[in-house]
Amino acid sequence: MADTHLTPIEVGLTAAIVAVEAEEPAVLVAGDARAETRAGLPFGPFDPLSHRTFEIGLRSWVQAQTALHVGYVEQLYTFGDRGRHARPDDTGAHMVSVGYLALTRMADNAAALRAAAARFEPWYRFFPWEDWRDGRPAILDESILPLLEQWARSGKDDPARPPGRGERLRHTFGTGGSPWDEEKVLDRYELLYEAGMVEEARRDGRNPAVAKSKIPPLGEPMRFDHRRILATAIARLRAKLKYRPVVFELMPPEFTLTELQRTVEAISGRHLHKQNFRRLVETAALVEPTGETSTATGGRPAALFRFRREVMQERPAPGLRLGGRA
Amino acid sequence: MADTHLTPIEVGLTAAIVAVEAEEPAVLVAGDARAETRAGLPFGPFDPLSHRTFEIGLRSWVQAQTALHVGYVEQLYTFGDRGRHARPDDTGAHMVSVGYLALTRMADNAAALRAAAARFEPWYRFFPWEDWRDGRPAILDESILPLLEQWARSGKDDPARPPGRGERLRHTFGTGGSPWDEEKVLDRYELLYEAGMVEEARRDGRNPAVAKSKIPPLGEPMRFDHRRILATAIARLRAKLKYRPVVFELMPPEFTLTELQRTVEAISGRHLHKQNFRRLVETAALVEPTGETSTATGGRPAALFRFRREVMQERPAPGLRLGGRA
DNA sequence: TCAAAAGTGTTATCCTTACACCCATGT
DNA sequence: ACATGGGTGTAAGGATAACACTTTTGA
Repeated sequence: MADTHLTPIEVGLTAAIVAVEAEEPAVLVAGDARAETRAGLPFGPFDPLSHRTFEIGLRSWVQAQTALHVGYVEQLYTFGDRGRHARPDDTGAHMVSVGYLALTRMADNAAALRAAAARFEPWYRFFPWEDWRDGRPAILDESILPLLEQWARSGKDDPARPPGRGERLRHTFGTGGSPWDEEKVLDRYELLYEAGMVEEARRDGRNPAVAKSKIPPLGEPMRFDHRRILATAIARLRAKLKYRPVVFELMPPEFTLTELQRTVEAISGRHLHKQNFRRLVETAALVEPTGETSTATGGRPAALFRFRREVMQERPAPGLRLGGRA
Repeated sequence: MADTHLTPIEVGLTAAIVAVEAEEPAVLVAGDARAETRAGLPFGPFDPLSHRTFEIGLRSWVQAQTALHVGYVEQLYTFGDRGRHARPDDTGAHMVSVGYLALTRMADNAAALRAAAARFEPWYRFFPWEDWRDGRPAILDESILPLLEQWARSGKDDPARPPGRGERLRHTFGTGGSPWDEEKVLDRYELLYEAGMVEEARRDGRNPAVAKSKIPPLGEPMRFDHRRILATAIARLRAKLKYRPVVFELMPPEFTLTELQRTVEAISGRHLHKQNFRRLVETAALVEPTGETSTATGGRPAALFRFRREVMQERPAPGLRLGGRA
């Protein structure tokens, strides 16, 4: 219970830097688009000698490497798994990675990115089953669920499964009458990982329940466990949206209510009811009209709004509590 | 953006191991009761060579050192701050600590603890202002708020304060008409730390706005940043209670509804409305009657209940959504 | 018979959801 | 004039919050 000797380990900070542009949420990935290498999240070492806290360290290397201006930053989770970063026979250096979510505005930094070997990639490339804006994604019924149901059945006679694969499937993917919960992004990814159905799992030496050749690629894979970190980031952002005014970190200073709604929809991956959304924003007094209108949308000109920073000081939890289906 | 060399750091796992007994939530602390040393949370090194994941590592040293059986385990936050663990002039080894919340039943392990140099300590000793079960704690109006208001005023003319000290005070401590939010345990502790009003802050070299001699001890201090980790644990547990059936990890297999209510009240630190609490538990179908009754309470015998494990598989988010004042 | 705790029934209110119609502009 | 998106009012239903009284035991 005391000051035992501790094993030295390397600590890296891995960031999911998110922006929304043209109704597409995107995440900054390192590496050339054309290279055959897997996409990976940007990461940097944490050096306690130069930086007092993780967050300062993170901001520092993000700034240095990408010239990006990030606003909101939040710690997600710390991953220490072996076997997620490396093959079973690997005995190399051990690494702990602290995952972070950071929000930015793409327009701010279009130029900055050209220098760095980094680009914004729509996040639904990595999680196609998470985008329900145009209805239920086809990949669910065509590939994912049939395979997962097979996996659930194949574990049927193993008595050592605690909660039951079928039940987990119901909750995470909303089968059997359960509702789809857009916040369970991480749970869904982890289930796919456990079932050996994402490339990362097979790379880590996990065997799927069905023949590998029968498994189509389920979203683009990423390096190391970066897709897991991204899943954590999306889940956290989707949840946070509902009780903190974080969307505005992703919006330009002035915007129409429809633009705001589209951004929220882009993040949460589902449709929102227009009237209810507007009332929500209005009664929460999250925004105020600038007096200007925008004619850029083609139709009746839309009133422009800006975020009311004061709400942060007025109400305890100002967010967009998008209800059942808002 | 790539495989830069990483600085080696030591990684420790620090656990807030919580149990509730006799309507008092308590946390396991290391060190002798009589010793003059500050209480500290148990912690152990993370050795990636022996343990594949943090959680496995944590369970392993907790088991080895305390013979305690912990059920639920959850990662809280990873702290990398220098200056929170050490004095400004310290240049020793750098440590990152991953904080964990673990739940256990005290009765399970009364004996186990005698061997280990550890004991359960009521958590409200460290946070007396968090216990509202007998009404608003006197320490708030007698000590904390007058001092904090002075601190807020003293920063008035400093234009470089982003959200305004007065506003933060309102939200965290519910002054000026704002409601008290029992989940903001960490925010309150951090505010006290920033104001230099807890011993840990002064130990770290932070100067309070008022004369040190005028500040009474505000709760018992802990070693390092362990009180901050405990605040994180309490906050997380209070929040989780509302959407996951975690209370039952702290209850004996059979219990009366009043015992369940008292446990929830002990954790959330406030009173609950009896009828509404009962209806909540009932309509959520979280428990089922065993058929037995307990006459131990002195009065009409109470029916005994047990947790219905099945709910975990039936409903997506089974918790005790204790509303405004339930 | 009295104290002490268990247990129940009902109503007012608010918040959430759903629905359908009118308005201002560019082409 | 018409297509396109912007903008509003209202009613039904469910969940929440507040209320006070009866029941069963031990002393």
